[in-house]
Amino acid sequence: MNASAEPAYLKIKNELLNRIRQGELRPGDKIDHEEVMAKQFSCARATVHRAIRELAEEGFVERKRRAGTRVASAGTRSTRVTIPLVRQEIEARGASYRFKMLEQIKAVPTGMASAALGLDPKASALFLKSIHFADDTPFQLEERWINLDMVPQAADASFETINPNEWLVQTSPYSEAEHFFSAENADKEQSDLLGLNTGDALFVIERRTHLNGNAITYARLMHPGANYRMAAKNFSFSTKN
Amino acid sequence: MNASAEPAYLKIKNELLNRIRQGELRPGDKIDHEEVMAKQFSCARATVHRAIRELAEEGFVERKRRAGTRVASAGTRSTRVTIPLVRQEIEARGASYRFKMLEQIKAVPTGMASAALGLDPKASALFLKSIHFADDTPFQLEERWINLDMVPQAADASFETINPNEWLVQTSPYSEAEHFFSAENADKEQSDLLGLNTGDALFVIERRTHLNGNAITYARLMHPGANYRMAAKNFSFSTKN
DNA sequence: CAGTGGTCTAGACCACGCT
DNA sequence: GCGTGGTCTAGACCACTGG
Repeated sequence: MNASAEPAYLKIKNELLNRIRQGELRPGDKIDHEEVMAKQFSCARATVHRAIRELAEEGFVERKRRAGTRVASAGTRSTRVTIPLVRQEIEARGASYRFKMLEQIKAVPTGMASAALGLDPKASALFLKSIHFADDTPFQLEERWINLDMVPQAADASFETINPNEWLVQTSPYSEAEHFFSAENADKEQSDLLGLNTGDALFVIERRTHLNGNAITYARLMHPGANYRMAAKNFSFSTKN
Repeated sequence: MNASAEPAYLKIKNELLNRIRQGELRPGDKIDHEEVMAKQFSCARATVHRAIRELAEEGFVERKRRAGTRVASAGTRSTRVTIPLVRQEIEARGASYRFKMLEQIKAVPTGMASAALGLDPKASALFLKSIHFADDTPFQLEERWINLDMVPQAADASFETINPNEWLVQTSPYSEAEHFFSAENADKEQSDLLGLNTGDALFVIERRTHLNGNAITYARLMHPGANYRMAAKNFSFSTKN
């Protein structure tokens, strides 16, 4: 808690954050240039730069070359979420992990999956359905499409001992990932597999990965809503990290 | 797409990312020290530092002083999500925003709210219930507790023209925010207010903010699952930002 | 075209925490 | 203790873009 223990770039960051929060700096206001602030805080421009860059990454300010830095429209908070591997998540709860493949076929994707993969409408891909257990209680139902153009080895892969996600992580690099979170009501099949009642809320994570613009995989990870909660902590200031 | 246009720190980052993804560097492996890598890449240590720092922030590697930098256990992806203000979210959809206060009373919090606020079990707080509309269609049901010890002005505030969240953002700074995402089935009251059927899936965002260890507010933001989807994009490499 | 942010260098000192 | 990462400086050049 020693004041001098706090790095200079955090002091600057917090100082600006306070001014923004207390309304001294309002959305749309321009803040001082890096060079000016460096003089104000008696430090190097690089130090100021880091402070403001982090504020920009966190959505508090918007930067444009030549135009300067402005306070972003209020209230847009961004936070970091971690999407863990099922196995790790289950083992972290002190349960034993087990999974079971339910389906593994080549098929032509339809609807959401088709759109997500962005393949030729007639092209087929690998479809995998599996369920993940925590101590023999269903924890996650996984439906996954894999683009065989990008990952041809998947066609002959066996998912006896390693689950599709972990196999994919080890096999195929990706350049871009998208995640979507949503809530749905379980249909008959989903609820049967997850040991729920039809209509029970599901917490759904969708993941889509690409490599250089080509889809690698699209997955839907469905969890019983009753025992799933995704957490995100965000220290806005006065802390490291 | 010009290769030379890519900053050096990103080249280093992507190079390491590729090695990790292709299994050349496996979880637990130690990677070269900053100084060594600076020589390998013929650049300053600060440049290497930035590359590795970002990898650490994104969860790909773990750093410890003296012990060095190691590849994190595979697959732990972290991504940034933005939690927008309701009003902005609704207006971004091209709809007009309107909200209505349903309840505004001083009461003793119970259950989750009590735990979240961490107040004296007998202490009362301000409870607010409101609903937010997109073009007269219910979009979000909000239940919020405000700690009056920290924000005494809330007791006399009127939420006729400004909604509780926006009022709070303008009024009270905070140092720490936590968010939780989950899926629940709507009960009778919730479904009536949101224009749904009982049992329909809700996408719930819980937000808790603190200032120096003292709770400011705890809010539950409930959305009809059928038309709510929270998105997170994450460019792992080969892109800026 | 000129001002702003974005990146980079070649040093330096310090704090932490393995060994 | 000592090696590692964490931070910082005082410069520099460049890229973008708004005026």
